[in-house]
Formats: sequence, C-alpha cells, structure tokens
Amino acid sequence: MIPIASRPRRGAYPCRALPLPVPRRSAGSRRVLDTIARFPTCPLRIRRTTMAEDQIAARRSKREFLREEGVNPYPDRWQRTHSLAAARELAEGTANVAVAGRVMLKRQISKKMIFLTLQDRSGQMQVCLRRDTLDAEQLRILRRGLDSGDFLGVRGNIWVTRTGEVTLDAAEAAVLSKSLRPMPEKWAGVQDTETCYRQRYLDLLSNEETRARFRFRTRFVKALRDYLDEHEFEEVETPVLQTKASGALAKPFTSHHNALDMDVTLRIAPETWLKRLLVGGYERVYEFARCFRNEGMDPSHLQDFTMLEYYVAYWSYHENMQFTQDLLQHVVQQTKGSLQFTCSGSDGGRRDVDLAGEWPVVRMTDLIAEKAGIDVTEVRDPDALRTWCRAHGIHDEGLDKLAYPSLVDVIYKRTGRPDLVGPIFVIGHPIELSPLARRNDEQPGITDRFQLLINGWEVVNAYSELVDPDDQRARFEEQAAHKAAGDDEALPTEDDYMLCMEYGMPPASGWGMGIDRMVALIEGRTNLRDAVLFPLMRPL
RNA sequence: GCCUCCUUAGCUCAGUCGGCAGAGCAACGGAUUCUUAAUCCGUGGGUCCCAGGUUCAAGUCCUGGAGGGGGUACCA
Repeated sequence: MIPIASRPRRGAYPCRALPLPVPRRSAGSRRVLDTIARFPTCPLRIRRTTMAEDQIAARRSKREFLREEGVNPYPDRWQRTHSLAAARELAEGTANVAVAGRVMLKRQISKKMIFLTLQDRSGQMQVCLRRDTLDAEQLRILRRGLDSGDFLGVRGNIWVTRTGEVTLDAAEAAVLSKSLRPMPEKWAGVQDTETCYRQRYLDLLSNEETRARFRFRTRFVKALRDYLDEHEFEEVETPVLQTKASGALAKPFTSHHNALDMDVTLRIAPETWLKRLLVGGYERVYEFARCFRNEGMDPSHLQDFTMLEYYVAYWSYHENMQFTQDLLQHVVQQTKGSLQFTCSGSDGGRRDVDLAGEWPVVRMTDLIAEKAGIDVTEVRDPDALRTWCRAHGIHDEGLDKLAYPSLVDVIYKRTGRPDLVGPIFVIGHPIELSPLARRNDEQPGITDRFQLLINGWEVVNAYSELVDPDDQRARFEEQAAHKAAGDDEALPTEDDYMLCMEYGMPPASGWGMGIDRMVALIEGRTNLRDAVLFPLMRPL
C-alpha cells in the first residue's frame, strides 16, 4: 500500500484529496499514466510514482494553482509588439515592449527576482521578473506556477544588465499556455535519432541546427519558385491519384476508389501530365510534385518525396543544362550565401563541393572507361559484360537476365557513380533506360539526356522530350514486353497520353530534381529523413 | 529482404569479470535582488525495450520478438 500525500510539504501546491484507487508501484508506470489520463484535471500528488508522472503531476498541480488564483493558463491572445530578435535590438529604456515565447531556461535568483530565457521563431531573449518592476502578487503567482516549457507573454522596458545582456524588464507577464511535460535536456537537446523523427517538434524546439535546416529548406523552395517565376514559368498542380502510375520506372503505391470501384495508384512522377500541358499550349511549366514510390528504404530514398519538375518548349537538353547550372548557382548562392558546401560521404568522410564555374559534362560510357577500366562501347556482348561484372565483385540479382543497356547501367552505378563529388553532368544514357526521352539524332542507341550528380547522388534528371508519337508507341510496346516478362516497374502504356501526343507536342526539354536530396546535400546530411519534417515511421 | 550495431530515470549518458541501479540536467523543499547551462543545501524518481532461457544470482550471457541507426539488395 502506497500512501498518498503522506508527507506534507511546506509550500506545497494546492491539492485536493485523491479519490482514486491507489496505484501500486508494482503495477508499473502504465497504470499510473492511465490513472492520470482518466482524471486529467485531478491534481495528483502521489508520493511514489515514476519521475515522469511526478513531473507531469507537478505541472498539472501548478496549472490548478494558476486557475485558483484566477489566472487562465490558456488565454486566447497576447498582443505582441516585437519578436525577441527585434526586441534585442532596441535601446535601453525603450518602454512598453511586448514579446512572447516559450520559457527555455529559468534562473531564480531569489523570491524577488527570476531571469528567464524566452525563445520564439526569431531567436532567444532574456526577460526578468522582479519585485522592483512587477506587482508582488503577480510575481508570487508566476514564481509558483511557471515552468520551463510554458509560453509566456511579457510587457516591459528594455534594460541592459550589468553583464551587458539586453533584457526585457517585466512590468506585466502572462502565462499564455501551460506545458504539462518536461522539456528536453536544456543543453544537449533531443539527441536520439528516433525521437527527432517521431517527435520533430521536440527536435525543433531544442536544436537550433534543426530549426536552421528546415528554415533553409523553406527558403530554398521559395528561391527556386521565384527564379522560375522570373523566367516566365507557370506553376501548376497535376493529379496525385491516378489510374496508371507513369513518368518513371518505379513501383507505385496502390489504393482503391470506392465510389468508382476501381484501383488507383499514387503518382510516381508528374511527367506525362506536365507534357500534356505542352500540348495544351503551356510553354514553361513547373510543379513541386509530391511523389510516392513503393520501394526499399535507405538513407537516399524516401517513399514519399518532393520533386520539382519543369518543361520548356523549344529547348533541347543543351539549353536545359545551361539553365540548370544558372538556376542552381543562383538559388544556392542566394539561400546558402555560398556556392561551396561540405557533404558527408557514404564512407563518413567530408567532401567539399563547389558549384562555382562551368560544370563538366561527361559521357556515361567515358565515365565507366575511366573509373572501371572497361570500354563498353567496344565490349557490347552481354556475356562478356556479365563475366566482367562477376570478376569485379558485382553480383546483382538477375544479372543473367539483363540486356546490354541495363548491364551498362549497373556498371555505371557500381563503379562510375559512387565517388563522384561533382557537380558533374552525365550524358549519353542508353535508350532502353529512358522510354520517355528523345533519341539522339546521330546515335540512335542513346538519348538526349543528362543527369546532375553531386556527392554520388542523382540530383537532377533531364532530357530532350520524346515528341514523336510513333516512336513513343514503340517504346511503350517495348515496356509492355518487359512488363509481360515480369518487370513490375516497366512503364505502363498510356493510351490517353499517346492520343495527346498525336495532336502535336512542341520540341521541349524537361527536368526533375529531388528537393529532399538537394536540401540534404547542402545541409551536409546523409539521410533524407533529416530533410523532411515528419518522415514515415512504423507505429510503436 | 539480408548483415550489423543500438535501446538503462522526463532528457543527455556511464554501468568493468554475471554480485545491492549510477551521474549531470530536469523535478520537488529550502537559501539567495544582476543571473547567463546561475549557484549553494536537502529530497524523491527505474517494467535496464518486450517474452522466454541459463545461473545461487542477469542491465550484463543465450534464444526469439519489437523499434531505431548504419551497410547491402531493390530503386530515379
């Protein structure tokens, strides 16, 4: 039997007797938590509980105390005159300054003086609650009712302390929202990776680096949008829910439409929709497209990711390459303040990337020759390539079934790509790997396509678009054959899209960039989840 | 999917050879009117991820499971 409130404390918070079954310690913390959950307004004062319940109970108790003192712990507003960062810029003596923020640190010097560090979106600032400037009754209530983690509104004068800290000297202070749970460790913040992903709000409120990273993402996206808008692009939205997933070679997520009683898929790329718009008369069109691919997860792939795609009529991939360089140099300079940044390599080492100057262009086959030492333009026999692969430690699944172009791709991905720091444009991809790309006029076996590689990651994929409806039909038929042979990533034939093409599509070049990847790279992160606020996690 | 590592107080982390579960921060009580992760005195707080097993004895060893990280495979 565990006694409740059996040890009266001086200055204890007001508390009613507890008409509850007494949680036994042996019953475990869950039962105690259940008890608190069932009686959320009861100011628990259980002598023996776990630490978490102790702290939550203390905060509930303080909230009750505030209410009994006539203070609403959840008022509907607070009139703010300055952000914390702006208030810190004010001259000493500036009067009637009102700020608001979360209490991050509390330094109680005495019963008559408390220093608090508040945090808002703009930053942090010290405020002081003291007898000299704050009503004694208000100070008493706050001293006994305020916790770190609470939101507080403060109005007062700007005061510079002896140590030179710009401080808001409170003439008035109001609890704006009572926090019931203890804050993360005040110095280290949340460190546990899983907690950062599952409870991003804790990561954000306790880690400045995280706040900066996601603010960068927002600025980066806005800068891309602004640059495109300034260059006569139009932003559109195309369907996420569709009957056939197209525009890329990937496995889609499937769902079911009840009213129509048909299966639908989530889009894997917006490509064919945006190209339909070219037929409809759009000339420069883009979309920030949330895409979904039902594939394996690793640090460089998300199931749910954001791609920026654009299409420009009358451009070939040459103009597109130049524009890509201009776009990224401009946007990165503008948002990062520099064209140089440091990435983490897959081996954990640091890699310095410099986006300045002209980016080199290299043929995929030349890259393979240089890195792997085999000239795949000479060695075209699949068996010979397979033998080479095995001799060089490449034992991919289904190697036996791969045709020449896929073998080239495998060799490229295993040898040429991984340790390329870049930025570098890779061109000359085999046509079989690019069913929506334009065939090169001189070399029918390759496409007018480029990829931008940075730190071994494919960041951009682009090509001159295939606008010949008959060629497109032939490519779809080839994909259909792959599909029939069991390749569930082969592109499904889109009759609707071919009908559209037959009305005539202007020459054009299109482009897609992984926003998450680019943000992760620039921010020096190796896991894309660090570039996404709420990554998908298994439920606990 | 496979390999591997991790999971201990609210948070950040120690825990040696299998021998009473630890620290800092946070919380609670007290002192303190210029602090800066305030300081000082005192107190409470544990399902050692879960389920089995070995053992006189398991946070520690073994088996299985869960969640997470990394690698690999698949993959724009």
